[in-house]
Amino acid sequence: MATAKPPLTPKKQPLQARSRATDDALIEAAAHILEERGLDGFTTNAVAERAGASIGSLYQYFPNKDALMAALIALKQRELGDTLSEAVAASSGRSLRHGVRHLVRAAIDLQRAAPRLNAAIDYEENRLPITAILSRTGDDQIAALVTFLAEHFPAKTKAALRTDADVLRTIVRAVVDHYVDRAEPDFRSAERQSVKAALGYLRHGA
Amino acid sequence: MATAKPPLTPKKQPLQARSRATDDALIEAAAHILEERGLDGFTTNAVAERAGASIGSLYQYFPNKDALMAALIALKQRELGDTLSEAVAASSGRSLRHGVRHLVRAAIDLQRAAPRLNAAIDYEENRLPITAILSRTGDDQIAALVTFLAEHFPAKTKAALRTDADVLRTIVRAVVDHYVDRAEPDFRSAERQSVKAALGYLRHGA
DNA sequence: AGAGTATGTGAGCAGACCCTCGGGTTTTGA
DNA sequence: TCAAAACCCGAGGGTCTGCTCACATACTCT
Repeated sequence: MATAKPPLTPKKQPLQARSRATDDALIEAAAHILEERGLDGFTTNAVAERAGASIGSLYQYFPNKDALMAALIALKQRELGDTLSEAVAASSGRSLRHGVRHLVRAAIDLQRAAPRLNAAIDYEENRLPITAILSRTGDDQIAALVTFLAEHFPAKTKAALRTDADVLRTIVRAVVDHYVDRAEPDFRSAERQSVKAALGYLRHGA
Repeated sequence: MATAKPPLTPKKQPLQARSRATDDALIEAAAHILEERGLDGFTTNAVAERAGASIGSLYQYFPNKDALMAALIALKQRELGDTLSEAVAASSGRSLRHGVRHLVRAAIDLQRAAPRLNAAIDYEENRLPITAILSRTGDDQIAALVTFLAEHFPAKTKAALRTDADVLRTIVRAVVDHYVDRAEPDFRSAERQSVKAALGYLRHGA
């Protein structure tokens, strides 16, 4: 019988300023190690060293390695949500094509910045029991896109918009990743194909 | 200086019938373990045991663990190419929508059959230095889709068709995975959204 | 039949990893 | 100022994993 594993939530809330710094440094280091060495090189000792902390400190904030991974995923998902919200806000009053291009560029920038980290997160998201976290941050991302779409498709119901947003997010993510990972000389084709795919989906069946 | 790692190609070609059986059983076991336990539980000892072979036998056919993974990926990519070719052949003379739906259903079936295996392959494809294998099998898959698209877009150049096929493959894969992984009660929404996305892309900008 | 080759075996080694634990250092607050 | 609380440290225990190697068995061919 497997003894119940500790939860994936942080073990201790940082109270003093220095401990919050340690906590942040650990998560930042985790992201860095994953980008640099992939899931294989992602060891707790490597993360602690990179963070300038000891392995003991790491385990004061995270009950186990998966909890660290979960915290990193939650952070990155929140950041993605914020990025989308900004892009949507900046596109208010502009054309659908303009907004989509703006969103696509944001996605390309994120993927260029950390392709291996994103790939690792994609895999780990499905392995870890963090559906609660994901549905919350995922909802934020979808909400941002719904705001964007509502401006251009005022006749659609909220539910229809949510579905569209969900598929839009999936399509853009996939096409962007596919073209950016190929390390093409420039990223114009990534942008062009992503925009084409997104607009095709949104305008079709309208 | 990292000592040169052995290549990812098989170590020994099976000559007798029994050895070919062992080889097949090992790759089949690898797929089974990955689907059942994910990348974490994918150990060489587990694979050998599941295959009914000894760990020593495994290392007679594969120089290391990555080579086994590479062989599995190559097999699954070939199978995907074959599946696509069949779907394309079966859709000859029918409408674009009909063909796309056929392709989407094939993709859904594959993802339903082994979602965790596919996720693991997605990650490992990028980690292993197997671009040669992938570009070959990838070309086969694209070629099948180009055949399909050429029938419906006779005016397009070969290069344009290849791009379309590439993006089509990416879109369908992503949307299918996204909806199938959610384990919706049925898979009608997966089919509907995938078809919509694919047709939207193909018809837009024509 | 029997020598030579191909294939199969599994105990166990070397190394890596997660995580604990006993103890030290810094900060807080009265 | 000084005790309590918060925080930090890192050697190493226990466990697991990839892989080797010395040997056994099955097959082939003359």
